[in-house]
Amino acid sequence: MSKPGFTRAEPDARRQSLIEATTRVLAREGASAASVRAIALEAGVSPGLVAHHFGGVDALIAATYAHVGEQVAAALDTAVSDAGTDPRARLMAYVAASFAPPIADRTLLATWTAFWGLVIARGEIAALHDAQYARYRDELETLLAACGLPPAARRRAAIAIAALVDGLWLELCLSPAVLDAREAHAIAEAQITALLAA
Amino acid sequence: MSKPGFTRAEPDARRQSLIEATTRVLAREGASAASVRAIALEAGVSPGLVAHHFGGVDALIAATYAHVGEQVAAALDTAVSDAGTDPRARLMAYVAASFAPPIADRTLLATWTAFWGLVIARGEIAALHDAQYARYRDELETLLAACGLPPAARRRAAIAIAALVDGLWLELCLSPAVLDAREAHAIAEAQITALLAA
DNA sequence: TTGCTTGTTGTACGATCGTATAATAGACTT
DNA sequence: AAGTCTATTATACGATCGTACAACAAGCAA
Repeated sequence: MSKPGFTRAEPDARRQSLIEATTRVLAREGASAASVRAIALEAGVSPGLVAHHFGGVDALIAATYAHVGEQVAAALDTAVSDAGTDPRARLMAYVAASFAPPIADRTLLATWTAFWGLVIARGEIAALHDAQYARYRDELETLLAACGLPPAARRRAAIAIAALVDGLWLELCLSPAVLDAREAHAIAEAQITALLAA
Repeated sequence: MSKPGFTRAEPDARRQSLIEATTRVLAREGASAASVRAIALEAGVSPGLVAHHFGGVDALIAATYAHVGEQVAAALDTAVSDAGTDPRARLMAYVAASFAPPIADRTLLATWTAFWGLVIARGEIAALHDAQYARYRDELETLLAACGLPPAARRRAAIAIAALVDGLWLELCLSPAVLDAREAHAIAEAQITALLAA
């Protein structure tokens, strides 16, 4: 019996491992340091594996963005489910989760800024962002509909809430010393309450 | 009389030229392509000039961020001045300018995402962002005070408006096909009107 | 056990990166 | 007109980049 020099993994498992390594590198050293070699070293594999499984760095970052987006959506969905049946409580739980772990995290911001850079530089990547943004709005519109908002007002209300939450989340991640999670959450809650009352 | 091989410029003028070249490179090819050589080529000078005037790429990008921030602040101030004396009109002019040229521009987003990446990776750069954010909030708080908002409510209102406008501006730049400037402006105006009425 | 599939490694290649350095030459002073 | 200052160029260096490619070996089938 000899110790294997490396373990052979299922393609999906290995891809997942590389995606997670990418999030760690992005969070620790930023987008400019997210090279094939740095990611492979972080994942404990050979640099060649990135090309083998993803074909290139851009595709890996895009996959990382998609994966992190899935995690965020899942965390938000869980928060809504745990909130019970009251429509207003469900909406507020959705918003509250945006300012709590694991979403209020600089790690996520690193992934997002890296991806926004790609959206600007490579037009074909913009479709990924559009899809995530559409999902985000749909989720909010559904919650708003349950709160009794008329159909004609839902789109703009969803965009407004998404923008408010994203803007607060951005500043929360960039300078937590100026704006902490508690205050950001309170501001969002007050604004949304006012929006629903109108 | 012989044609000069190059023109000798005042340090400030040359720095300005390099900063403007940086914004063009960032807008056209993204943060990952903003190298010393690409910027120098865009500015029509030798690569060595970047080190001579800025010491490094990070400092040049930071200077670019500061300069673009100044331009944005100046454009907003001009809009407010042109709006006359009515406090409400001045606040709305401030917001409207955020969704009009030259602020609603992918070029700016490219600069911002590049800088956000630096904020995460290099802690010492975060101070620059904090300063710009503080100036942004101060400006808004002054406008809100003129609208009669009591001191205790100004900070949170300023943060809320800044977050809303930034979030809308972000989506406007990332996917203008989904959210155009007119709708973003209308959403912001409606939300702020509701906020002031409360 | 033998053979096959393919995930994985290690290396090599050319390109590009950031920075340092000495030489050059504008522009101004005297 | 001569001299000085320094912005600017051109080049060179080592490091790192993304990708390609052939060899290797882990795991499964027979």
